[in-house]
Amino acid sequence: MPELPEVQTVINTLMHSGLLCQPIVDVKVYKPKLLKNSNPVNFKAFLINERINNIQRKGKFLIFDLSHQKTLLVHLRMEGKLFYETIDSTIPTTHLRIEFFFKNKHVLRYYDSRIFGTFHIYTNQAHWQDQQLTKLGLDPLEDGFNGKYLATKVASSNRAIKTAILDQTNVAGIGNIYADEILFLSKIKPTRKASELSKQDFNNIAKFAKQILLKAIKYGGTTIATYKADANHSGQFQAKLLVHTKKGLPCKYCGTKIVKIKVNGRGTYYCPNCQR
DNA sequence: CAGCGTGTTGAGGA
DNA sequence: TTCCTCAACACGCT
Repeated sequence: MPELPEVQTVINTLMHSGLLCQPIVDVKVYKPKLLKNSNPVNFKAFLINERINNIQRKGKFLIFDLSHQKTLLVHLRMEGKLFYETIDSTIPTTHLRIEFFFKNKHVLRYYDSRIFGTFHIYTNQAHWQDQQLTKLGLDPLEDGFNGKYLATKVASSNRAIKTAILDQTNVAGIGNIYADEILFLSKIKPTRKASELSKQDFNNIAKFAKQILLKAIKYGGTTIATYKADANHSGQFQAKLLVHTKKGLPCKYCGTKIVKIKVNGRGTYYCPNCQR
């Protein structure tokens, strides 16, 4: 369920795993469809003997900085997962899509039941010129993300505020779960037109976006953290959700039943009393 | 069996 | 231009 906090959790986990600076000695691609600007042959040739020196994030994208000015850009989409494991660990091969083998007998495994993830490769830092990244709005944790920024992006839009903050060209990193949580804390009904919101509303959205995303990162995201131990689901943040998935349950603040509607085709939960 | 879904793109149309 | 809906991606789950 990778939104910004889950992607950051993946990065935090990998950065502390011992994978950094290990030479890649082999790559096996079981689902070539995942490779969007290469094929298994040149993808492998591109990666062999390179090292992952750093991992950055932009919105929900993972940016692997390799040696020789090369870059691997990964998007996990709905179901993508990355685990760094010992090479002889006995693991279920269901949904195993790509393996990166390292010199130290470890392997980075990519799992993706739906095969929606994307892998792009670049030389000479060319990824920064790719529209995928250039079109992204500010990420809520970046400098300059505040109510004023949000207002310049969406205050003239007649779209529902939820749709506006899910649009990655306005705000990078927010997904369906956190959009509901942010609007609940901001006391704004998800269907309100962005153009109807006040300066204070935008300030609140920006404030709570930062607050909730940081908190979710602290708790290791919603599903990633326990996956290794469990292969099941339910990360630590799952327990902290206030409205998302809470249909029919009482609002934590006023007791009114949470309702579920569709906004722009996405399941949307809100409190009809608190959120106006 | 039908419907849904944590993400995103692209087509087609108003 | 803007924004909406629908389909597609491919599969597990209810």
